[in-house]
Amino acid sequence: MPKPTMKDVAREAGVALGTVSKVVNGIPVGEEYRVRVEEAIERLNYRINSYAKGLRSSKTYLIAVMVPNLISPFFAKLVNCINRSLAARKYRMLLFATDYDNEQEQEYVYLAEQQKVDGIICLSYNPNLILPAGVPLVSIDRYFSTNVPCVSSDNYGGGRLAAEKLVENGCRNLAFLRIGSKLVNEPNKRKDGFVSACEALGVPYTLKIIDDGTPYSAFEDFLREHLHDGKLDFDGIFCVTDSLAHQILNTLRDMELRVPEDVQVIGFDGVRRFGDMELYCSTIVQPVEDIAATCVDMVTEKDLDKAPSLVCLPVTYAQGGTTKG
Amino acid sequence: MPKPTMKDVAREAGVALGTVSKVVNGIPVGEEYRVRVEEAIERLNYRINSYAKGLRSSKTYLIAVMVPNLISPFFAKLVNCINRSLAARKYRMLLFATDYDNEQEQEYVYLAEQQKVDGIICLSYNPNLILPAGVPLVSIDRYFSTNVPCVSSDNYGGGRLAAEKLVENGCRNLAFLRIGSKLVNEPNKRKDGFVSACEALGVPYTLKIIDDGTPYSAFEDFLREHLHDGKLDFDGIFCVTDSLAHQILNTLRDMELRVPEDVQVIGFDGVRRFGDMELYCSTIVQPVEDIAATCVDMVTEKDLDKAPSLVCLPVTYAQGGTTKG
DNA sequence: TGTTTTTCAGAAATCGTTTCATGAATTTTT
DNA sequence: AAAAATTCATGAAACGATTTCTGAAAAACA
Repeated sequence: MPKPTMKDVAREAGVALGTVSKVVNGIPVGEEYRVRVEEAIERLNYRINSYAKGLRSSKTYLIAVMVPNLISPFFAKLVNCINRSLAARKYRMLLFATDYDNEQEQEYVYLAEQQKVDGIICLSYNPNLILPAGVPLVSIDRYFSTNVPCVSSDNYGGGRLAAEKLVENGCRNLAFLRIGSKLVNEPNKRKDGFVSACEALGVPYTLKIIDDGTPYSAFEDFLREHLHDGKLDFDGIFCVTDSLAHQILNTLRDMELRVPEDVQVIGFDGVRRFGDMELYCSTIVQPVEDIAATCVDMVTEKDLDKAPSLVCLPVTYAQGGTTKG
Repeated sequence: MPKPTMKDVAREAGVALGTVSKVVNGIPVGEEYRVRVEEAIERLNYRINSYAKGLRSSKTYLIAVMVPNLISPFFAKLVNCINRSLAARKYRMLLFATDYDNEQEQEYVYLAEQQKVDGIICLSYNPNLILPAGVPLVSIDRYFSTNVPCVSSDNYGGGRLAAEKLVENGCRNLAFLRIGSKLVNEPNKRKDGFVSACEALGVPYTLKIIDDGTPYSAFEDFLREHLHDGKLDFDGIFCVTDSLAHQILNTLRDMELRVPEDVQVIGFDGVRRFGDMELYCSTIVQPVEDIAATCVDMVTEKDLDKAPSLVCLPVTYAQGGTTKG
């Protein structure tokens, strides 16, 4: 027996097609008609066909979400929050993990277009991404142009905050570590904020920024260069992500340096893996829920043209075991 | 200017509608016609409308994936791998995070049905889930019935392996810890395997299994009960997940017990957060890629009826810093 | 060259909805 | 009580593709 259609429901209920459509879509209809249709739907176990619906009315309640992967805790949490915000508005999520593959990512944009999604939320590092023509797009952490809204946390402020906290806790010589020298995106401003705070406070600092392809050992080498008689030149290190911070902490342990006594470390992201039990590395916490909610608000809103071209959401400091305060 | 349709392409190319359809779907057509259509598509920047296509031919190349959340590293990695396997077969993924909410999860099944997905991959703990009528479904870690294929890792074998490894490393009194006493799913067999190995080896063991709602502190209490003169009754602990293992490790540290000298700990899952740098807790590693690939293979295959009702994939032991070997 | 196949583009029907024009039934107005 | 206005279910047309059928042109055969 084939799946029942609206026509079947109409026949079963003894009403016209249009009436069934109205009931299904919550458009007011005479009481007795409504009841009859509802009963018929129940009896036939009818379920609307989204493809027919999507074809006729162009609203699909589908949003495409594109992120590099779900392995990174930050991306995973972000997608999790986006999903929750979308569900609250009755939207569904088409998820694409790009694996940092620009070509595939571009393909996904086309796919999203032909899938007739109502909007795209995209976290992309692709400098040459061709944006879709008729689909509203909100970007995370990456500024495209003035008419493409970008949502990110206050990376500049976060960089400042990290430097300020380190100095506040007694550090007098700071280092900033980052992978990915060529990326042009919002998280880059973490460095700018860090530098600006160091200069305002008159504290010396060193930047070590390596290319994407470079192996992690470049940081080890860097640290060893600055190690004299078992003492590191720096007493405070700001790592651009928690992930990097964790690796650095391992390296510092291997170098037999005590954290936070000899050197204090701050990371960035603040996504905890196993609940708060594991509050280990001090970090600048990104407001992931707010970022997700803001993206969803914007992308599902009618007039995206009037949206701001950049929204920066406030970050907070979370003390872990790697700083004195 | 509205989006171009196949009709527009046909007019532009000076051919009939059906011809365009054939070219788009790779059905052989006269050389010169094909070229003209391809050029017209390029010129108009035409993109096929999946909703019209999905309506007419019922294949949609959409698979719904349902997991509790993306916060848990295991789920996140699983979805990541599923996404990759799907992409390789030109399928798209509709993702639903259920948050362990049975009602919402049921709603998602209905949504998936009406979204006309070609299949569903589902990791559910809902004992009363009503399965969709006409949509193939593959379950992960949860056996529904003989005609619903279930894919999981070899949980029983993993439980055995954990016990065997602990004993091999000198443990003579083991404990098994788990949250979620009432769940009936494949991961429960971790306990069975553990028990069976203990008995085969003639090693005494204790099980501590607490309810879902119970606070974590129940485990702390349990451990303290078994602490006499700074010495724990157990010298080997098998935790049902890495997540639990990490919490237990924190507790053991608070109790001033040394790991692995005083007590050895093994977890389960083996999904690493920051690459292999953080290989901290010894664990039984689930073959996440294989689980994902198997699910995708099955759900996209034509005759799901002939599929096995249970597929168990082999696990491996990964030594971390919490065991002696 | 005349007849039979074969090939392949074009026309038309169809998928399951939404929406709009239509007109019957009801209510309001005078 | 008759005319005008309002309400609201009805049913056809449209959305943009696929697919079957049709028939003209080309190829094969005698």
